[in-house]
Amino acid sequence: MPLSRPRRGSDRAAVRRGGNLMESDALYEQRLEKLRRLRAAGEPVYERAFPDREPVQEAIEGFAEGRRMRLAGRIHSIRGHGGSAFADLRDATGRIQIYLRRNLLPEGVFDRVRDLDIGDIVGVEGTLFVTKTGEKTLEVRGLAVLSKALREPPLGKSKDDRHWYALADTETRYRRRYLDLMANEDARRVFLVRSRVIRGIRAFLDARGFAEVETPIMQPVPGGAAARPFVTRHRALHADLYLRVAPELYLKRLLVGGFEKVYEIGRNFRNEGISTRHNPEFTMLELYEAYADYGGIMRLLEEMVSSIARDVLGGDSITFRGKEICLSPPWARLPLLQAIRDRTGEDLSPERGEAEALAAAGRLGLEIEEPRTYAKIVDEALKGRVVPALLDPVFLTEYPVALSPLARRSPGQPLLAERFQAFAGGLEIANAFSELCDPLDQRERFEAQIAARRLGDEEAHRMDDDFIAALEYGMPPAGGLGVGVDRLVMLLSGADSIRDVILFPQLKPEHR
RNA sequence: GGGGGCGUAGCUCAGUGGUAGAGCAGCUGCCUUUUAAGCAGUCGGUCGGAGGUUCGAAUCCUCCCGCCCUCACCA
Repeated sequence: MPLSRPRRGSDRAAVRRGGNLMESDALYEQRLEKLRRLRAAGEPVYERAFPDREPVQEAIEGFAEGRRMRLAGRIHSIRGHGGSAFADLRDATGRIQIYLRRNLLPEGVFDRVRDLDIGDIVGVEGTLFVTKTGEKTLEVRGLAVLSKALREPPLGKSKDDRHWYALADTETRYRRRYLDLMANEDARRVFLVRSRVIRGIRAFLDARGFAEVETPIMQPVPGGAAARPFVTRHRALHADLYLRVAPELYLKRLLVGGFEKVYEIGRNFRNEGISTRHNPEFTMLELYEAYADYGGIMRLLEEMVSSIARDVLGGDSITFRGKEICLSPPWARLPLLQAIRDRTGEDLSPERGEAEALAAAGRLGLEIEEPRTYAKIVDEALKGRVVPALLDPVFLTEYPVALSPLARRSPGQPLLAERFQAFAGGLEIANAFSELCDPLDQRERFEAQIAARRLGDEEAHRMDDDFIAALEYGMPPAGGLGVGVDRLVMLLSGADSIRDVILFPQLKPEHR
């Protein structure tokens, strides 16, 4: 609703619908009037491109007194001095000061400077010089007002690293990310880190012979993770389809087909709660390597993360939430049940049985929803008591099979699976296992999941007959990995919330 | 859903019972090397909403709305 134009009418009351998202009528009208004046003076606002401009960064780094340059960007501040004015111009590469002087501009052009506002987008041409206070500045000889900002952007003032009046309201920052990006240097930095991380993942895997593939986002049977799916309806097919909760079962079909190293980076969708670590749609890297196992995947992951950290941050040591974390390999390895024993003193080994686990859960004061299965108890103990303490990167290994319906059993320990999850900074960033390639065992695991579903576990897996059929044609042994890319970016950028690393995070629909 | 916090001018915020403030932004002047430009003047708020207590409410009480955090949920 606040996307509509502010109401006309009363010029004394700010339009309050939409709260701080709305400019007052008076400010809007003033800017409209300036637009009219600019157009009347022959300025074709909104109507032309500004080709052949150079990046602002080039003006700063390639500075030479008297160098002629064409620059374009948004005006972030303007300081008028009667017959002259200074303004700060910013483009994607940096900020530079421009100097506008009546007798240096073509006849009549300086009059348009008074109709410039913070937020306007201009193209300028002129020569570089240094002011008497030592600042590199463009002396403008030609000015083009390209776009007028009719609303005042929330650009604070700043000097050095101190800032005034910046946009702070979290709701506005998330709903109108463009304002956040305009106003907050740190927001821009985080999304650049994100871009580099994803590029780094691709470069790392491509260099190791992995093929990037794309598998269905709309799936007839959602699988590969325990999560509630979003449902949608395909009209022509007269069928329900599900937005994928994971690409896993399709990627494994590719192993059956003969691909040996594949990965996919893409969006998964889970119809579950939203928190600082969860967004309904999130980006996952999944990869599979035939003939490998979870040990090989551990080495791949620790190497990938530390090398990306070096590329993006220039080192593999990071400060996350005030703690120093070293990402250089090798990362610690710790069996899950031992980690739980270390933190809680309780032994949740599967052979001790569900009743014993339930008793332990009671002693630990864990609140567990029905059905209170062994798998859930272990999971609760892990998430509640162990994960938050895992700051330095660590692989927790050997998960109960009951928690891991797609993972291969450990040799000699049939109730445990060759699985690990990687944690750092208190965040779960990856999940991996030696993939189960035994179609008979897989069918039994699915049947156990279906039994759990019948008991009310809506997140349990469904039967996927076609996937079983694929396994029956023979899938090579393989190691598989899933990485929460958003969380990895959180870790590497120091973000406190997943919403700070997703450009347009899911929020409650705006209404009023 | 439980618990906590917040909501005052376009922005950032003061103001805890006496009738609404500052800086910045805006507007009007002056100012041709400023940079949180400066100087002078000026506009702007049903203090999230409704009800209540009170001689008097931004302030106290109740309910509601919105957002954030946290717990639960999310292998």
